[in-house]
Amino acid sequence: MIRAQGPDATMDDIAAGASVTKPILYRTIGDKSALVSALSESLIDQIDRSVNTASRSATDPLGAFEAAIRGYVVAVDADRNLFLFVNSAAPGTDQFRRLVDRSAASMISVFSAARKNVDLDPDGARAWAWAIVGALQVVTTMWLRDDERDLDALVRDVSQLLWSGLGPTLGGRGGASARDLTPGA
Amino acid sequence: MIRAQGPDATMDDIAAGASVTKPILYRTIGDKSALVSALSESLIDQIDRSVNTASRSATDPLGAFEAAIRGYVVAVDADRNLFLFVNSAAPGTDQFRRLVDRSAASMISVFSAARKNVDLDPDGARAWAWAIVGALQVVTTMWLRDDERDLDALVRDVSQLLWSGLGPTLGGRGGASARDLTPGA
DNA sequence: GCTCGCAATTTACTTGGAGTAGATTTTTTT
DNA sequence: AAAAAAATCTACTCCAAGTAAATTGCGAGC
Repeated sequence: MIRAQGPDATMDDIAAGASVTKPILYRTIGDKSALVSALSESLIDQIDRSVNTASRSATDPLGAFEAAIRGYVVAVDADRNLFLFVNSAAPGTDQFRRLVDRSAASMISVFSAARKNVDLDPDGARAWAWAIVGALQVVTTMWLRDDERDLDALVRDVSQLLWSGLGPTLGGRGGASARDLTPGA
Repeated sequence: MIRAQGPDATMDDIAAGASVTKPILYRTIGDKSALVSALSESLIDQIDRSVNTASRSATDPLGAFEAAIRGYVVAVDADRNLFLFVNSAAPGTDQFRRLVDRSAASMISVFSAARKNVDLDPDGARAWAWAIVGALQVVTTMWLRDDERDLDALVRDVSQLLWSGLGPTLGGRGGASARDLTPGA
């Protein structure tokens, strides 16, 4: 029902869509944040599957990474209303924190292990995972609203940023300096 | 008033805080989203100043970049209630889009120019800026809630990710493969 | 110096969505 | 077949955003 109705679906709508009255809906699922929580798990599973399937076919690490990013975007795009509904929590709320934690969980273990291999503090994996969750969330949200720029270009650009960083572009002699960076809120 | 009361400040609270009644508040500022919009501009200015001041003292590009990231986090930390209030828009709303656009604006021109210098399509600058806005927003939000882990570690980790990317860590032989990545929503 | 009319302000309302209590129906048990 | 127990539905409360209508205060005319 949410898939049809979009992120503005109200609890009455959802109850009606399920041919059920509100108290029953509430007895079944708890409250709205529990519903969002449950749906976010399901969406994350879906994304995981898409990501894993996509990256499995690649041969080199970078290719796999790019495929993973593409898998994420494709999965979200295929279920955009669910994505928007699940992302209806504002940053700063508990619900947001839980969502980010859940999304980051599997990345954290990967990064943690990888960082150990190159003698980096494994604790930094949390920040990395958060950053990537945020980057993907915002990029995808903005892209969805801009209604369908080129998906391939998006995937390429984001992959490049996350894989190689800004250094190769900004660090080069003669280029713009990082001092001009003015990231906002 | 918002600074004291936090992101849950209601319009009644704000009006009361300003020793004014609600209709006056509304006649003055329009509506809540206009208030958020105005405050976001002011916060972004504040962050810009902090970022620029910080990065100006660095000598090499990477140092400047790290200083910029630190400037961002420090500015947000110094005004965390305003940050949370301004970030009370859920992803997917128009308000969120405007905020991201505003935050990304100054980065886009820098990246666009830098990308031209290294023969990359300048259009990709938008995606890069979005990604960085998202990464910083989420990282900082999560960090604020976790109440004061080590700021230096956070800045180091995030800078490294955005500057050098995951490649050096994940790409190395014997390390974990990107195929294990399962980013969530 | 008083009153009438206009402008600013304030109180008290409407709206809309989340969540729930109490009336009602249905089912089960004796 | 009747009464009790369980499920369901109607109709409510609550809270925050936003607004309309009542009120107060203030300046111009007599």
